[in-house]
Amino acid sequence: MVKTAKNEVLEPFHETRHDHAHCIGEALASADQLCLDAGVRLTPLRRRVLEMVWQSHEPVGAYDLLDRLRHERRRAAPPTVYRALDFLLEQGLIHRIESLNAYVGCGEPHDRHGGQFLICRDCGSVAELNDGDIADTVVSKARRQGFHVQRQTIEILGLCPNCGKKAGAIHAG
Amino acid sequence: MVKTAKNEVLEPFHETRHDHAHCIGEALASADQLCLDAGVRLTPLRRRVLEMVWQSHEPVGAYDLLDRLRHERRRAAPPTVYRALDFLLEQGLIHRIESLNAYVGCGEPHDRHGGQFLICRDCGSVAELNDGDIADTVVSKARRQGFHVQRQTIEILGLCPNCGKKAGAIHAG
DNA sequence: GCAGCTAATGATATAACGTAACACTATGGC
DNA sequence: GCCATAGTGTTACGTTATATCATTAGCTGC
Repeated sequence: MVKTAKNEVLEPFHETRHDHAHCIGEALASADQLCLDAGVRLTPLRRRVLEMVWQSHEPVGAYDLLDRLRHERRRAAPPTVYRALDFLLEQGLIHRIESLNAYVGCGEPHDRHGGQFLICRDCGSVAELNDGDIADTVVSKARRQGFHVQRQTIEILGLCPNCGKKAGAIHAG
Repeated sequence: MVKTAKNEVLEPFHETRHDHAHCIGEALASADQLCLDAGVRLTPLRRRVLEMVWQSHEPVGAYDLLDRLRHERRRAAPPTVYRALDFLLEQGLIHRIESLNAYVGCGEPHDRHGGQFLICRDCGSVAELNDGDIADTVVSKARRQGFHVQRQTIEILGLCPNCGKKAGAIHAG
């Protein structure tokens, strides 16, 4: 991840630099409110893990989180992280990327949704698509097979706008 | 898996009993031809692993395959299975179900496609959807975000026709 | 046939990911 | 303060996957 002096971050799916601290702040504030409404406890540990997941728009592995967590909480062990992740998943605050065994913050935790992810093969960043047409098409086509959809996992691998341009430039050059 | 005297198998997505030996036979014949055309070697080991994957329409884990393989090949180890699986994946003869860490035979190995899977939460069986409309919608929606799609992984969890009926009956009863 | 090359497999070890089970601590209601 | 429950600590283990080097099989040209 490329950082500037002001903690701005180059994020492919944001097309331009953006103040990533703002993403983190929003996500945490949103999480505070959501948990308050739901009557569940976003404890310091859980909140810290959520913050760590949000450190970038790239999916992060559970053991990466564990390593970072140990810097500030020596007693952390795998269950420490996995329990926090399970909680965050249940509350819809993060998503799990199945094809990467990794986790990303959810940009729209207010409406529950299965995941639709665009994953850049080059830079590793991930953006949520959350397109209703796709979800509806899936449900409708599945129903034709007599199948009742409960959850959709859609993970699209390819090149994000920035990396696509780079690849194009290489081709052109 | 429920088997009858004639090796017929009850498969939800096939709605009725079907002669599963026929599925296996077709898959293997198809694989032989495909590998011949591609100029790659479907060795006895690889062919046997493919056959084992096709033993049912349920996804099977690598270590399950390993256990079975050891009955007839004592020296089998994890790499034995994983290398065979990698080969079969490359040739498009099987798919990996990311959300289950498991593998299923590909019903249409002739045309390369990302996976679209209907996974029954109840009985564990899997069917391929391979719907062009879904794939096209995904590509088109992704493109609007400036994203270039290379591979799609779509895994739909829910109830297959048979298990859906059962669940309905319970509700009704 | 066999020398020499490459693909495939054997064999060992270890990495990466995830969970079970039980003990202890914190929080909130009475 | 007492209790019940939720949350975290702690240890151990299970599952999934890969790295590495040694050996064997199959193919090519002679």
